[in-house]
Amino acid sequence: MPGLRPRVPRADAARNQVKILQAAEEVAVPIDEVARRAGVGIGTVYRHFPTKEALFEAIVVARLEGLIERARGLCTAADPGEALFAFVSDLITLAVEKRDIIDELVRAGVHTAELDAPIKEKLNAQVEVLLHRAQAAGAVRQDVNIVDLTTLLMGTCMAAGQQGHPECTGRLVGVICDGLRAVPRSN
Amino acid sequence: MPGLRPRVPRADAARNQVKILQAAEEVAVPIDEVARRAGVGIGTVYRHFPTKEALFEAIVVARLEGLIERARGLCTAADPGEALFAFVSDLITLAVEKRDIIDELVRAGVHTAELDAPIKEKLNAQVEVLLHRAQAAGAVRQDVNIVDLTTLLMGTCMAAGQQGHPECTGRLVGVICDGLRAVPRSN
DNA sequence: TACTATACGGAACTATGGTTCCGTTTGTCA
DNA sequence: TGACAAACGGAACCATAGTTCCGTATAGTA
Repeated sequence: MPGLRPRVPRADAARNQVKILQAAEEVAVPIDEVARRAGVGIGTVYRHFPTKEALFEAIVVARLEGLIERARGLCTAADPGEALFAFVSDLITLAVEKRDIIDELVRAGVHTAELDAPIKEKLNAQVEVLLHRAQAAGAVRQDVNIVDLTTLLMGTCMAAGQQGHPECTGRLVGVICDGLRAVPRSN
Repeated sequence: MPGLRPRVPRADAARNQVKILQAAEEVAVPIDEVARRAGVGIGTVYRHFPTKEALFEAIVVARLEGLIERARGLCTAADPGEALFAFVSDLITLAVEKRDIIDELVRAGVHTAELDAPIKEKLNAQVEVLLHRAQAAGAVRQDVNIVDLTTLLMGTCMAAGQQGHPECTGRLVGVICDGLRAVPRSN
C-alpha cells in the first residue's frame, strides 16, 4: 500500500513551493506573472498547485490560520470586551496593510463563498467564542450574532483595503467597536 | 456646424437602449448574455455603448444619481441625525436587494476607483452635507469625516450584498448608526 | 559516478469573452 | 410609397489568461 508513504519532497521542490506562495502573495493574478516573480516556470507552479484557485486557496488558508491563532490567543484574555475589539482592530489593520491580496480575493470573485469550508468554519467558531465572551461580560450588545459580525468585518476589510486611505483605519475601528458596544435602540 | 444638431434618435433605437440597460441591470456580465436578455444583437449593444465598461458605467451613474437625489431630499429634513441614518439604512437595504450588481461591480474590478469621477464627486458632496448637518446637530461624533463614512458604507454594502443574509441588514445598520452616534473614546 | 525518480521550463493549446465589420433590415420623411 | 440614413444582427476576429504536455535538468542514492 503505497498510500502510506510519507512522500518526502525533493529539496528544490520544497524551496520552490515557498517561493511560489510568496510570489503569489505579492502579486495580482496572472499565473505566468506569479511564476516569473517566483523565478520558476509556469509548469512548476502547476506542479505545486493543480489550479490557480488552489494556489489562492492555499494563501487564504494560511492567512486564515493566522487569524484563528490570533483569535484563540485572545480567548483567554482578562477583558473579553477588549479582546474582541483587539481582534477587530488587528483584522482591519491587516487588511489595510495587505490590501492587494484582499481586493484580489474580492475581484477574483467571491471565492469567499466557495472557499474551503472547514477552515472558514473554524475561524467562525473561534471568533464566535470571542463574541460570546464579550457579550456575556456585557461589553457587547446582545442583538448581534456571528454572521452580523463577520459580515461587518468582511465589508470593512474590503472597503478599507480597496480605497487607499490607511489614515482612516483607526476611526473605522472606533466606529465599529463603539457600534458593537452600544445598547440597541428600538428604531 | 452639425455639432449643434440635437440628434434625434430613431424610435427603435431609443427603445432598445432602455431594454439593454434593463437587461444589464439584471444580469451578471457577458455582453452576449446581456444582448440575449435584451432581445437584441450584440452589435446593437455596441452601437449604444462603445464598450462593456461604458455600459456598466451608465448603470452605475444612473444608480448614483438616484442616491444623490435621495441624499438631497434628506438635506432639508427636520432631524439631521435621523436624516443621515435614514440614508445609511436606505443605501444598505438597496445594496442587499440589488446584490447582483453590487458584487458584479466589485468583481468587475474596483471600477469604483476609476469610475466617472464627477458623479462620484457629486454624491460625495451631497452625503457630506448630510454628515455635517448631523454633526452640527450633535447627532454624530465629530471625529469621522466623509472618507471614513463612505468607506464604511461601501464596505457594508459589499459585504451585505455578497453573503446572502438579508436578515442581518437591520442589525448592521443598527451597529453602524450607533457607532456613528457614539462619543469617541480615547483608546 | 551512474542511474532514476522527481521536478523543472515553457511552447502550445484551449476557453472565455470582448470587439469589429459588414451585409441586411427598418424607421422616417418627402 | 420610394429612398436613404439610421439601426440591427451575429459571424468572425482578437486578446487574455488558464492549463496541458513533454523533452530536459537535477537531487538523491547506491
